[in-house]
Amino acid sequence: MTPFTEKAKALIKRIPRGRVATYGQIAFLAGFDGGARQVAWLLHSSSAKDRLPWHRVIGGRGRISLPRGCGFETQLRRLRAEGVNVPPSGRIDLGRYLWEPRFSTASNP
DNA sequence: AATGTGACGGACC
DNA sequence: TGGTCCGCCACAT
Repeated sequence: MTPFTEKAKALIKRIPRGRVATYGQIAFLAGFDGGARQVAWLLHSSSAKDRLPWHRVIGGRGRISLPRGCGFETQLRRLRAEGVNVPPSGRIDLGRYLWEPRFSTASNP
């Protein structure tokens, strides 16, 4: 477990219901700009017991990155269940659903 | 040590 | 809007 991994997981857990974050965004917030692929790797290799809201993490173009038949449907269902509008094109409106983390002294030690 | 592989992302056309 | 190409970086072989 690297510090980056810990931070990234903590961040992902903070994504509110009905909002989404991108791999690159998580990497950036975790202090590793450009580490989008590592975020993807950690999600892919993390176990279910981590309880991460992985379905709220999408690609920087607002699209679900999972291949059809390999989790895509599950992620789509869960996002829609939270009120996220996913149009037929698959492009989620980031301007509307992208998570904007609030840094407060209370939640940001 | 060298090489292949992604749940990525930016640049281009 | 959508499709390629390419740089990226930790991991697995």
